[in-house]
Amino acid sequence: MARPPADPDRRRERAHRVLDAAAELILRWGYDKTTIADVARAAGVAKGTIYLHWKTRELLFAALLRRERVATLEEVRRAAPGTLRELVGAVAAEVMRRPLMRAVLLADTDVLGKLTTMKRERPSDPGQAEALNRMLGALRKHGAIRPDLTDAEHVSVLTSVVFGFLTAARLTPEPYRVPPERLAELLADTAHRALEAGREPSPRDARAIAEAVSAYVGHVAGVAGRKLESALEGQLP
Amino acid sequence: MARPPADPDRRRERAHRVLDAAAELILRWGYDKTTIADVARAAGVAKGTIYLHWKTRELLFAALLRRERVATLEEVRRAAPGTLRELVGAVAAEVMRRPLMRAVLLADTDVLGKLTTMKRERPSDPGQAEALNRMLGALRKHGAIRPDLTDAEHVSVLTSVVFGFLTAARLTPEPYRVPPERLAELLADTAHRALEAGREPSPRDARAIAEAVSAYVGHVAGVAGRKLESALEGQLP
DNA sequence: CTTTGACCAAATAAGCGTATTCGGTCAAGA
DNA sequence: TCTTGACCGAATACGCTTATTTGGTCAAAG
Repeated sequence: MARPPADPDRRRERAHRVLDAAAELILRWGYDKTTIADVARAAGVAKGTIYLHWKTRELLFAALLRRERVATLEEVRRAAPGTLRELVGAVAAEVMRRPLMRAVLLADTDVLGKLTTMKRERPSDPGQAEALNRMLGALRKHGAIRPDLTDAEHVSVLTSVVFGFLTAARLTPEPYRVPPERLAELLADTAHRALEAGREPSPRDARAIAEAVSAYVGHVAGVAGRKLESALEGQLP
Repeated sequence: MARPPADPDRRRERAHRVLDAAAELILRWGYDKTTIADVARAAGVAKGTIYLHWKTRELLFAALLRRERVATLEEVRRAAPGTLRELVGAVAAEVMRRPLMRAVLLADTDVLGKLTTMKRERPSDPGQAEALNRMLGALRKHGAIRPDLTDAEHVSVLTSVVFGFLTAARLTPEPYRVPPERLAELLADTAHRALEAGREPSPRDARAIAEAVSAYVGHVAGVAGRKLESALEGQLP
């Protein structure tokens, strides 16, 4: 829209305040029952103000989800994972303490309501897949992951395991329940044992591996961050 | 009900024919939209005849699900798994080719409709948990599973992984898809690496382990089989 | 004795007009 | 220039009546 700014900083702060309100409301009532008026009231602005940031309700929530994604990825980046295990562990720990991120990953219709389908319809960025393949290639080359599995198999196992641990947290019968932090460790450990090669890599390989993981996280976080910037200005992708 | 039999064998055969029809219809239309009249027509009997077997619609479908469970477990028993890995592999392979069993395990509301909640409400037999604990205890004692994990952690990891692989089959992005049989292998392999101890057990231990696994499967299949018998006669548990 | 299908009450769906809510706009005011 | 909230049309929710379907029964037929 190229809305003429107030003070850019204050404008940005206000956008975040609105998103904070939206985040709380969507978790409490779900997308379908969260109205713009509600969000405006909770954020302490007028309804019209929200439309100065985003042209539609949908764009507002798109920005919210992108922000959540970026926050998650930034935390992961901060953890500076240097192996697949550490990467999975960092992602798991972060996602488990972020109900909104979890809702998105699990396509929780209670929270996402009609957004659920839209999200799924949107084809994931081919660049993301490419970055993933690049990391897998590097990990394979430097002996970090099992050579007897194809890329498709690695991805299948990884998504299955991650998805399973995230869902099963609420699904496991009572007496066997395990606290989320411990679950994150177990998830990382499972991914490690299922996918990583047994042998210790040489220091040289270890450095290359850490580099590949870091580059992957950096790339994904970078793309997400850039998308967030436009989303905060009301634009779509 | 203690319904006086026709010829018991023919009676039993007819019950199975009705369940066959019900199985096909519930998968095609879901529980909510599958009527007794439909089932009767598809099975080639009159509606009243169905009520000679089961007092209510719910009992009919309870019998159907029990039968599916028994069929699955019998196949697993036939595979004669002697390790945790083989057990998981057999279960996975069998469940993956049984859409109804999968729907039950995943609580698929499209298929199970209003049955979904009922199933979940029903507290699982404490005997089942006890049998599972018994097997875990034996596996632990004979060094088959990792001693650094608690029972709760073993169960959490196992359910997470199984659940994840079963769901993620339909969830993994297109280019990475892997055929179900291969997925079952990968699932077994993942459970193996995540939960089983690294060292080869002694022949003596291996025998005890196989015995524990076999006893577990035998117990579960046995209980399920007995429940099926009464379910086929229209009784509840 | 066994099986059937017409039959009934209860639940569910369909129709429909009304009331309310909500996303989005914009003239007025700060 | 930026913010607001009254305002509008569209969509959704609601209430209510009617029509259809469906689980379950049972007298009659086989």
